[in-house]
Amino acid sequence: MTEATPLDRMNAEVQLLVRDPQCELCKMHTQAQGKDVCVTASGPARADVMVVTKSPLSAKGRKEMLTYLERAGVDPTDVAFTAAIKCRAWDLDPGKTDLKACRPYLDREVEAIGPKFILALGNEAMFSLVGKSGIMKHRGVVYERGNARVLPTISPSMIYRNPGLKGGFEADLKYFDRMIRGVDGEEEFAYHSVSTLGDVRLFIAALKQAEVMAFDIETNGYDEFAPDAAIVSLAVTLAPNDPGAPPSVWAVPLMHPGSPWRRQWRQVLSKIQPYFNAVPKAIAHNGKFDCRWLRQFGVMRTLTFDTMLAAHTLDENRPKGLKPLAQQLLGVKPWAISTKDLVDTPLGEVLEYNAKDTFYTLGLYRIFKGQFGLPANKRKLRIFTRIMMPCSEIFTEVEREGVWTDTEKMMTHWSIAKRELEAIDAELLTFVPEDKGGHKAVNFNPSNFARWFIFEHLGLPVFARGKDADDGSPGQPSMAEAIMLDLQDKHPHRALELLIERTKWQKYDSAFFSAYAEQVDENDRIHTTFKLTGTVTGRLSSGKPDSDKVTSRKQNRGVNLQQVPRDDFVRGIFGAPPGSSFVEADYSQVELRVAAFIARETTMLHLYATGQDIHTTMAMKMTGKPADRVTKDERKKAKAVNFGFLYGMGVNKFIETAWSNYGVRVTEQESKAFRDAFFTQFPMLLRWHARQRQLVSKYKRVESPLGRVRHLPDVDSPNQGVRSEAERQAINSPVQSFASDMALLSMVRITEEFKRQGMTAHPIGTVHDAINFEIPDEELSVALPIIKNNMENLPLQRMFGVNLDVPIIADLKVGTRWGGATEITPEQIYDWKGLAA
DNA sequence: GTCAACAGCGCG
DNA sequence: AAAGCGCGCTGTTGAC
Repeated sequence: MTEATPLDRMNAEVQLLVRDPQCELCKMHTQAQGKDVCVTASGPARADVMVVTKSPLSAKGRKEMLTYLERAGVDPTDVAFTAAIKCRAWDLDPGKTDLKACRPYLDREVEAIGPKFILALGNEAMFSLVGKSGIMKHRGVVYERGNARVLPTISPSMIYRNPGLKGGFEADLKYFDRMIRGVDGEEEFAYHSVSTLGDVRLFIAALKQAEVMAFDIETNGYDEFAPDAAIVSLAVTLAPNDPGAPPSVWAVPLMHPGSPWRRQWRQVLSKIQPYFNAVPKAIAHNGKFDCRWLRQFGVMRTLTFDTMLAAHTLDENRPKGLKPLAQQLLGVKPWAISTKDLVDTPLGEVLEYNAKDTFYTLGLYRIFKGQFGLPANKRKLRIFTRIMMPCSEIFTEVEREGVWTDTEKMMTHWSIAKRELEAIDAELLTFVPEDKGGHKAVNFNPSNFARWFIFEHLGLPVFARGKDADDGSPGQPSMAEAIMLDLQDKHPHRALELLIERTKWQKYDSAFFSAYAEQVDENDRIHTTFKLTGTVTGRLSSGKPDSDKVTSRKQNRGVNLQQVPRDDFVRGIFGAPPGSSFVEADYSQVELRVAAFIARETTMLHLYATGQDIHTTMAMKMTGKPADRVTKDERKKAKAVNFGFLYGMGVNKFIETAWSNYGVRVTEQESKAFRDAFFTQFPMLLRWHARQRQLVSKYKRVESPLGRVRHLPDVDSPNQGVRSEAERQAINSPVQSFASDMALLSMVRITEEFKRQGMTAHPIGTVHDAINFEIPDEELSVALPIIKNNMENLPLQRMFGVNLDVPIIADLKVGTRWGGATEITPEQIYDWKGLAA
């Protein structure tokens, strides 16, 4: 032994058998030299346990991993290490081609070492070992590989990026240890199956006593409005009133082929209902889904605590599923159901699965309740109880109600879109030669054919390419609209013009009209799903129905009401049915106002205090024109300047966005001038940027004025680019969070007020800083002032201790259709006489 | 046929 | 060295 390099500790036997120091199979070898080429396994010659990583670990990395394993109970002397990629080359990112190139080495190593248990760390190791991709989905699921069992988990380096994952990682290792020791078999899980009338009586008696319950239902799909929609089973875990006693777990078979109640499931449900509804505290994981279904079948349960919303409020980066959370926080063995279709799964399995869900939900509830009790989490608790939980109730109804759609208009506009598309395609076809350039089919969507057509057949120059391929070859010529516009500008061609025009109609046809037409129900309503945990800033996301049951894209299309084109042609198909009005209430420039408040930007605060328009002010600076001569277009450009530079946009990026978003050519000098103008106008913003950078470097997190937290561990990244990204996020997050919470809170308060007054007016959704309502015409005179008042005068001081000293303005539009609504003046709002007046 | 990754584009 | 932020959906492609 001369020197102790990692190479020296390579398994000599395996090395001799497997290693090719001249290997050039993957791209990684180009940056590896000598002993870093084709690094084979290290550790004992034969071992029962093997750890596979993406790249060969250093001695330090192996030691760290052994510590993790030892902590989980694994004997560290029986562990061999190897990697999916054999060469050490830090700057190159291996792709699937590289992984495959290295796979034969890995196969031979596994054969030689003969492990019975393999821990696959990260997506790459998992891919090479079991051919699966998507580590967050497959982690914790055991795969057989010859004589070995493979447990994939996340790579420890992911924990560095996202500390919220640490718990799950450690739980996986503990489970790995149980696997090795052969004690990972089924544990007894006791629950009462409510299968006889006597059971029903016992269950009701238990419900009557209960103070706290966790519940969950299993359904036969994601769409409660489907004609065959049914609840397959209902489970409840009742917390004992005596704290020392174990919870009691109940599962009621409903519409399952094996259920004794399969023909009377609705009667059984309605018999249980009054007692189920009377339990004071009801906990569920993503209970919005369960409540929607229960309401569809007549059970009006309200939630008091949602563990998914709690998890997200406490840590926005954490996985939100019940299973990963239970694994991480309760250390439970993964539980799953064998098939996708619950009615094809034996009843016993369904009930046990359903029962476990509620049992672990109660476990999570106890943990989160404890965490919310900590003084450090006091502000998060307020967000949770005052915004998140009320929103869950509101969106339960919003999703059930849906948005009314003018189906006639929708069908007309859809056929117009299809006709436009056909006409464009027909003309484009005249430019295509007989042989189609050797391509099988003509396809004017961004495709290999379209690229051949533009760049080879028409011979137009390539201005930009997509990302380089895995093997380092240059990416495909870009067909992005901005590039096409640029091309059309310099090399005008009728075909190019048509292709550019086509993009819009293609999108309208496929992404919008066809999806809407498919989703609209017999009452002319489209139901969508709002995810309350869909973003890291607290904004909502909207789209597909949430379901872990239907994964196929075709069967699970969704309508995203937050990306409806701002174009009457599309937006105008949504609205209110006859007799009601569509009201859009928009927070005016709320992010800028909030940024001015947070940054204490005195000029900006003053502009708002005196009722001036910042975008127009910036347009005046940019054009040198007086306010009354600034055009709409110039104001729009100024808006881009304001938002871009506010959040740290650079000079080059501005040139790009000015062109691609606004069709304006800006020189580098002009861009610099705009940026300078912006920060000269609002000098405090730069100091605020600096402050946020300092804060995030110190605490690895930032907080919004209301207390929503964004964790940004990436500020410590060794990569400058990643670090800067985290810093920009630290600047943007508190602003976006605050603005979004204001919209949500105002929606909560407006809805409460509507309810207090016994009105039927209700929200139909939010679009980040706007709330849309459907309001019966006779309620407008009462509803409009409620909306405006609540949005502009939120009791932030009383509820959150925040004195927001910048004027907040809500603009209201009233009409029958979303696109065509008319903006109304405050005078009209407070003295409503109808639109005609 | 399914899956995952990517590009492109819709919204705030 | 280079740098707005936050999302979801569709189509294409290549791998299995």
